[in-house]
Amino acid sequence: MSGIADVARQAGVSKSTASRALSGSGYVSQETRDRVTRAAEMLGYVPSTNAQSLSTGRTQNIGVVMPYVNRWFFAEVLEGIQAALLERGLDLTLYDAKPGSDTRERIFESFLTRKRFDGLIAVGLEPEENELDSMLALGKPVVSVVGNHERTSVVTLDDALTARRATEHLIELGHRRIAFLGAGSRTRWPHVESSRLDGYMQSMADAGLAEEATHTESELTLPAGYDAAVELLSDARTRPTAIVAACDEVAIGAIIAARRLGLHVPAALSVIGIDDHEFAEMFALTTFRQVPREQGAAAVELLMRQIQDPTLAPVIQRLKPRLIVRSSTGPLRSDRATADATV
Amino acid sequence: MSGIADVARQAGVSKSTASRALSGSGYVSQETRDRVTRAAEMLGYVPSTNAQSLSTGRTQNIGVVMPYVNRWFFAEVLEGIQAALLERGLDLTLYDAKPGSDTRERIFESFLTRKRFDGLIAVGLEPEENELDSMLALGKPVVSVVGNHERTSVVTLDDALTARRATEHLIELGHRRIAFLGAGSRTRWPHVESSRLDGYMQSMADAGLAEEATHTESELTLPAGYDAAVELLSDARTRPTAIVAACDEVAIGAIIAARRLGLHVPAALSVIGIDDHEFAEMFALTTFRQVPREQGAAAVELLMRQIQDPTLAPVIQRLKPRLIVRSSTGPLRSDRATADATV
DNA sequence: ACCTGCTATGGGAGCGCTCCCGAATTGATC
DNA sequence: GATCAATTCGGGAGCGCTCCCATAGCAGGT
Repeated sequence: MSGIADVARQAGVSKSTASRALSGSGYVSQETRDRVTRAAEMLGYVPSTNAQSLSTGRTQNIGVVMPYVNRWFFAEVLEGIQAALLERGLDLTLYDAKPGSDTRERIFESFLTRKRFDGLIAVGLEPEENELDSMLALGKPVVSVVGNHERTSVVTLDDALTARRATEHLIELGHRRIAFLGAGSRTRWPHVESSRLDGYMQSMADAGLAEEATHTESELTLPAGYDAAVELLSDARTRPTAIVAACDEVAIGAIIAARRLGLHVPAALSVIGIDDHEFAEMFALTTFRQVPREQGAAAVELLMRQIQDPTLAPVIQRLKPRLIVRSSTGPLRSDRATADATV
Repeated sequence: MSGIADVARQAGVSKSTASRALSGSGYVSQETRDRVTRAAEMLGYVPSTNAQSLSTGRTQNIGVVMPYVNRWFFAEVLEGIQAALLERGLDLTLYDAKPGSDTRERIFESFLTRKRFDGLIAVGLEPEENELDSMLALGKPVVSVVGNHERTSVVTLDDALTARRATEHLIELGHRRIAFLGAGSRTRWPHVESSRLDGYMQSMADAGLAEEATHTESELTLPAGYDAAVELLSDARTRPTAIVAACDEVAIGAIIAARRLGLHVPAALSVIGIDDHEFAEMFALTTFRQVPREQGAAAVELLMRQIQDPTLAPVIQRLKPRLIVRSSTGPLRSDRATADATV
């Protein structure tokens, strides 16, 4: 393994000059620069990032903390972040901080304090107050994806607005008995969930449907949505004609449940989601599209700015979703069509 | 930020002694050790991993290269790896190497050569020959999860065996027209796919059903499985009575397709998968369970051993799957029950 | 009394880089 | 011809740690 000293010797210059030539900063004549570059290439020189970091205090590495990676939203955000970082030549260190786990505590107490990164991106973390404190105490820029606090920069979907629009879409189609699926005090995303539930509630109230408003708890996964929907839909008398799902996975679970109960979608039941999940098309799900990949990229962009100028004030990017109309929603029908159940 | 020199001063010892006390190696009296520990605690001392790495050559960091993170198998393996690393106090830097992408090339050409890790885990990479070369050229231990080469240690499901068992399960139930869903020359997992297809083929041949063997191409995703199954099942005359799916996502796609076509599962069509995906239970899918999370942990274990003793010969861990019988498979029926299609 | 071997500690080189600073050269300006 | 700014380069300190080596005290054996 050759170091910069070897490169310098090979090029017939000093270490300092070699360093300057390679980093592109400071005065170096074009000719020497070329000579150094060639020497480096010849020797297959790869700078030691460790030595660089030690000397400069910059790690060229970004930390990403998230509670899950095996869920669509998180995985997509992660890929977005990764792509944006690779483009900039930066490494990505992942910290998987499952809520309530003992490792989560260790991550905040010990892993993060090592500060092996120039900045941190927290994705859907919903950090406790003390967790947020310890992140900020690191003295490194922090950007959140999803979140409602004002202490870091945030890029997030406008949850309340989205849920409002989703509800309005159903109201415009003539529905009145519109249920919300996926709110829960037990869920892991208190902020997102409550905002979406709020949006739904508000729209219902605005339309004079406050009385009709109802919500059923469900974790934000497909199987949970399925189970919750089965329960919600099983009683034909109280059954809603439309469902606002907290996210697409829940919505798809509801569609599958409806099919199994013999309820035609959208004739007997309209379902709208939020996400535009990779399965949405397959289930013809009408939904509001958010693109987590872009959110990841935006977070990186924000973080870069903040690393460059740490005095920058926190920024909040509240993204507007776009309605994707497919065929899981339709006008209210009086006859409430039902087909035979396909067990 | 206080360094080890501060700790040493505070404890009234030399840097060397402080270092020894903290690292636990070398001769230090219990009393001094305590004193140093207390001093460190008091000052909130956090060692600079950079300085440590520079000095020792060890990074306390593991690199993970994978082509996707937004797929069940990969995400699960990643979580398994992460958990195992956190337990050992090691960091994880992620490299997302999408096949065919230009960033993939950059990862191998430039990111990996920085060697910011003590070892590498390649998950389902299916590396090109030159990619494998450049990974091995780093001089760091490499462990693969999924793969068929002998140049690194590997932990992988016994694909051929699993597919054979799956096929045999259906044969034992009396099926003869058994189709394989999910093989494809265009897919990204040539090794896995071909092994599973081979296993299927072999079982069919062993049972004298070589003539009946047929396979339909499908990428290894739920929507792709759905599309492929729709095509495969639409012609009632050529339709198989059972399907061996290359993985659970494809299997579930097939089940959904069957339902929509009005084919009762398992009365009219048996479907068996491989994975035990998180959705498998919800679709009552009979499948062979593999636990990617454990594979990740096993890979870490293997890697640790190899880091400790780099002369160790590559090890191949071929995992046996366990059959999980649910109700997507059943005995062949002569009447080929069909229900009405639920559109 | 002396040597050996173990324990306990400190001194200081070295890991590979960056970057401050000073020296040297050039060229332009007065 | 002197002054000054702009450029080009090398020397070397320093980033924060580990670890080799030297030193020294203190058994215990001969």
